[in-house]
Amino acid sequence: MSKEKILTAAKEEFAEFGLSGARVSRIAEKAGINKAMLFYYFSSKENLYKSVLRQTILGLMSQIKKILTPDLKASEFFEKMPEIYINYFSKNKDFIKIMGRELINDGKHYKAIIRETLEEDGRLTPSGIKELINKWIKNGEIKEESQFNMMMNIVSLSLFSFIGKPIAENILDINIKEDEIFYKNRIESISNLLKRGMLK
Amino acid sequence: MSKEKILTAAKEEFAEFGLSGARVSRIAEKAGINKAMLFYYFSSKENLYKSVLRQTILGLMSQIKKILTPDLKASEFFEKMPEIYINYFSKNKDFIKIMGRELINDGKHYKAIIRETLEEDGRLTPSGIKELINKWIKNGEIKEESQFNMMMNIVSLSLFSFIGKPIAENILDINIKEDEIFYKNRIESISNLLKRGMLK
Amino acid sequence: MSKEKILTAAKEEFAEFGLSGARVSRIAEKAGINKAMLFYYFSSKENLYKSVLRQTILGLMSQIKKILTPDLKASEFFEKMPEIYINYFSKNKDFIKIMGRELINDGKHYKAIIRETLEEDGRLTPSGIKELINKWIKNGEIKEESQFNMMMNIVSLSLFSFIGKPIAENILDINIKEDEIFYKNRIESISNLLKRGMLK
Amino acid sequence: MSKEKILTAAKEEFAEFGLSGARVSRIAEKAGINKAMLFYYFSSKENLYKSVLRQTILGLMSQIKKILTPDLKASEFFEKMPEIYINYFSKNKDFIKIMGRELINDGKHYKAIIRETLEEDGRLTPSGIKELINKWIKNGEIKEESQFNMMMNIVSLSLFSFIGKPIAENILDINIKEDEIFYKNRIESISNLLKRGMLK
DNA sequence: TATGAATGAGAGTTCATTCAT
DNA sequence: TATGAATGAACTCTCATTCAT
Repeated sequence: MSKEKILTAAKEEFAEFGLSGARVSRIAEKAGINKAMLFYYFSSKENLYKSVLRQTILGLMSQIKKILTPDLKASEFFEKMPEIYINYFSKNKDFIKIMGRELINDGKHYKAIIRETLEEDGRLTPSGIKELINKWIKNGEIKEESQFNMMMNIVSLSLFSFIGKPIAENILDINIKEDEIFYKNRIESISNLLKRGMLK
Repeated sequence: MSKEKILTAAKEEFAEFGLSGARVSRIAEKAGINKAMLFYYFSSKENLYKSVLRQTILGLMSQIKKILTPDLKASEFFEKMPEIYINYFSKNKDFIKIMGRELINDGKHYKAIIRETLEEDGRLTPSGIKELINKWIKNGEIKEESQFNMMMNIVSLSLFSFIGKPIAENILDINIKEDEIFYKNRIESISNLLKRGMLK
Repeated sequence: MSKEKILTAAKEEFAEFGLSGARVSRIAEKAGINKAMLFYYFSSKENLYKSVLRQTILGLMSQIKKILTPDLKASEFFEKMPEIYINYFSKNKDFIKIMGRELINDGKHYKAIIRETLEEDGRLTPSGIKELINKWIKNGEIKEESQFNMMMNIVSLSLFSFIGKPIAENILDINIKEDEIFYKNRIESISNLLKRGMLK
Repeated sequence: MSKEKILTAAKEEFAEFGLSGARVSRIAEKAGINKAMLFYYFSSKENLYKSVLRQTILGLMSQIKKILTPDLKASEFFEKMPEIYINYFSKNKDFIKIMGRELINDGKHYKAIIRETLEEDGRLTPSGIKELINKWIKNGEIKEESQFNMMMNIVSLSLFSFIGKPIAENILDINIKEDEIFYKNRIESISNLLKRGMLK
């Protein structure tokens, strides 16, 4: 109960301010609990951060897993990946901010959590994806020959839609509203690019 | 002299730790100067951050301007943008970390600086780019019909190569070394994707 | 049952860390009980400390009483006091640490407990000792003419064997192992000193 | 200046409350400085404690060195040691409290400091003392045959005069005022005991 | 320009103690 | 008796910033 409230408040706080910018007292206040409880449950600010990050990562993974079926076709993959990512993130902005900051910090905690979680839960990674991509490459379904580059392209386009907007706006000297239509357009643009650019 | 040293040290520090994580004393130490001097020159930590960010932004802009010639063709654009971006950023990692953090913070300072700088220097934006893209669209050189989405795609793919690596690695359960070859492959993969996906 | 376990654990803890250094949670853990129980039984940390101290003092007193018989001779006294003290303390190190700390704190709690205990139990002090010493002085059995100084000498030599070792070691730049032989030698040295120095 | 004031205040505080009981804020207040200055100069409470302890130890050593001359006779030694110790400590009560607590804590910090200081300053120990005692033993000046036990006896009697008083008082059920006469008597009693007990 | 000393506000964390059950 | 959750006050320590020189 209290633990949940702390996690929720912490997610908000870490998203907005990052690990070092976050304030334990602010988290406690948001959660409506005594500051000491936070340490009672999580023993340190950093540990709380890790717990939040763990949730975030598991959320990300579960999104990816959702679309993976053994007979998935490349064309579907290029349609569904951006759609799922962008829809999910547009509703979970904290999520992407936390991940973003984490990645910029060289993913130190991210990697640690992945390691820990693997030890506990066995497979966290959607192991199927690797084989799927390899199949598509061998099948001749797609042009891109490196599974890594392919994955980078997909992920980049999806996640960066939530971060890179100000840069594109500035370059073009325009202002784009971030609404339903914006996301719909991004999804379409990305999946077109992926399909046209990587399908054979 | 001292001012330069401070800026250099600050760039490193802000890149590694972000605005709130950065330590004024560490910057002073790195710069080999007394902490008080830092305030003498920059009056506050935040102001120092803005100075660093201004340099960073100007650096980014200058990279973009480099390739813009009035008769640039779309195909060249799709080749040169990723190349210039990735080559530049691979040599200026601090750069991208600072921009990344800034963007996650909703680009608050970024926008402020753009505004200020516009007032001082007139055009900061490479105004030509807008017209170029519109020309390509009208010419029928490219498929993508939104200049904004096009720009987002390009920027996403380029910048995210430096941030998103851990995610792709984790999804595929592999480990990629970040070296010359890595960058070469990324450039190639991206420009292929852009050309195949957006050229007619 | 639980009460006993708490007292035992507390003795250890207070011996090692002192009143202010001791941690209630550590005591509870050592005792294998819930922290709240500790307050249920002892109502406060300080009160628990006093309980431990009371045990300690009673232990000390009972040691002294052991050797007191009305016809005890001074020479026996000088032999038995160091022996009993040192043997007892070597097996109850916590004991001496607690007393030592207490004495350094000007014996605040010590005195309070003595007072309280006197009120409850009547005589705590081995009242005989005073008369014995006076008898020896009058008899001409011993040289020392002040019962207080005599007692101080005995107690000092006995207790300090457990505390002052590092100082003597450092002054002489040697290292002495604290084992059976060590204690045997201390007892012998002390009782020789006392007998030679105070017997007529 | 401030550093000196902090050290003085800290000595008082550590003497009264011990390392764990001491309060940094109280030290700062006593010293009339800002709490942060304490960390500016000493970086941590523990480090401040070590600095105080170092002073204390050096003070102790210097007292011992004072009486050591190559032609010192055992009888003089037994007279001067208690005199110097007791006179010094009666004027420096903080001193003995700090040392006392430290010794009860197994001399952890004490030993560390001795080690460090030896590395820096070469000889800290009054090296002569060892040889002196051995000479007296060989000469047949004294009865006690172990230099260690001899030293223990001397140190015990001297230092414990400031700690053990409540115990002796309680055993004898008397109250002794701690004044000039008290100290004079202790010195006399101790040196008589030592001379009678250890000289041949 | 340059420095070492100083400061106040607040950071994360700990701890004895109490509450509800 | 027993527990896990909760609390408030206090603690050590840090940090951006300023002052005196």
